[in-house]
Amino acid sequence: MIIIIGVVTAQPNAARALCRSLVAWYRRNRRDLPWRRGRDPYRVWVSEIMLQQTTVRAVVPYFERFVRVFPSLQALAAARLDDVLAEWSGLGYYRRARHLHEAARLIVKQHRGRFPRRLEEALALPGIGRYTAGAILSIAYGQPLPVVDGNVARVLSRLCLVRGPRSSAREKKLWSAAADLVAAADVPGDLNQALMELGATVCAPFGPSCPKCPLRRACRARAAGLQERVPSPRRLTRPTVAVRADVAVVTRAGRLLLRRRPDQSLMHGLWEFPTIPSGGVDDGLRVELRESLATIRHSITYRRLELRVRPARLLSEPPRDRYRWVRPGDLRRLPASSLVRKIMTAVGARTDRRTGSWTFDRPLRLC
DNA sequence: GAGACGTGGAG
DNA sequence: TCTCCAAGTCT
Repeated sequence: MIIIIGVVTAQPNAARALCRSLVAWYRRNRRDLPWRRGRDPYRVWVSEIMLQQTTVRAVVPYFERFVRVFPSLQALAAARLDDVLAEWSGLGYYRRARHLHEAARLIVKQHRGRFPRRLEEALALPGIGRYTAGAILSIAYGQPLPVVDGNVARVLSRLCLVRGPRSSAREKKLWSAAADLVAAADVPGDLNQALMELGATVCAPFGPSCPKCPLRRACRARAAGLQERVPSPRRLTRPTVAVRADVAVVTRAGRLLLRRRPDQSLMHGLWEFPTIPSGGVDDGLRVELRESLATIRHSITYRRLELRVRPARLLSEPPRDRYRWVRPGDLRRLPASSLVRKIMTAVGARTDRRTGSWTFDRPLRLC
């Protein structure tokens, strides 16, 4: 039994032993993920940004496509923002893609195209906070910097029995514990990944598999029988709001009419099918009405967004700066939210899983 | 420090 | 159906 005091341990040898068993477990049990092949800082960086608040399962295909289209930091910096957003389409939190692109250009300008090694320089880049900086610098460069994400927070809360609701004091303890551990590791990047992997696969939020855990003998929560109750659940999320929107699918010569979302709106700059107010005109999509759009607000899941897709015809030509006609096959080259994919599916289009390109089995004749 | 920011899957 | 979440950052 290792005595855990305060943060991790007052005994450096015990901390080293803990690290060794954890990393050994990691090397035996880690999942084979595309960003774990090699330590290219660029690939580590892209993966860390994509994985923010996003499941591994969702990220894998996006990561593979993204690094195929933008194989290097230089390629990313040279790309147009719209092309970067297009590869991000459907992943959500599009600000991440904007930040990633902006940071790539800054790195080319200020760091000769190499991801910076100094913590302060990494933190100065847009989209990179304390967690992401620590992850990249430890995994790619082997620096002994701590990381605390949702997984690590859960593991350390249990290991060190850090109780209570989210607070700055609790955060401080967790970061301190993570720092103690990574300082005792032979390979900091592996230790950090081991903590995350453990949280993702063994030290689960509900029903942790304690018998499989390499830290089970040191875990204070388990010793106290509190592993199910630590950490305390986060506060209730905001209730969702049901929104109804009618979507106009306008076609001409086999092309679809898309509209670019305005600045300062959710998902600004992304392309979508025009929406029209529920109960709006039935005789076609009037250009005069296009400003009166249903707003898709955050915390509304699309399951609760009732979509009524209907054919519409244009009574006048829409302005070119914000509308365009797109061939279904070219849709994937435009930045669009997941809503576009849902609507395409609703009108009978199919997507090639690998290329992301859309086709219609039958000619598209909606109006 | 609370709230904004997307999405799809699990239970 | 509904709630909660999954490798956070920025304001």
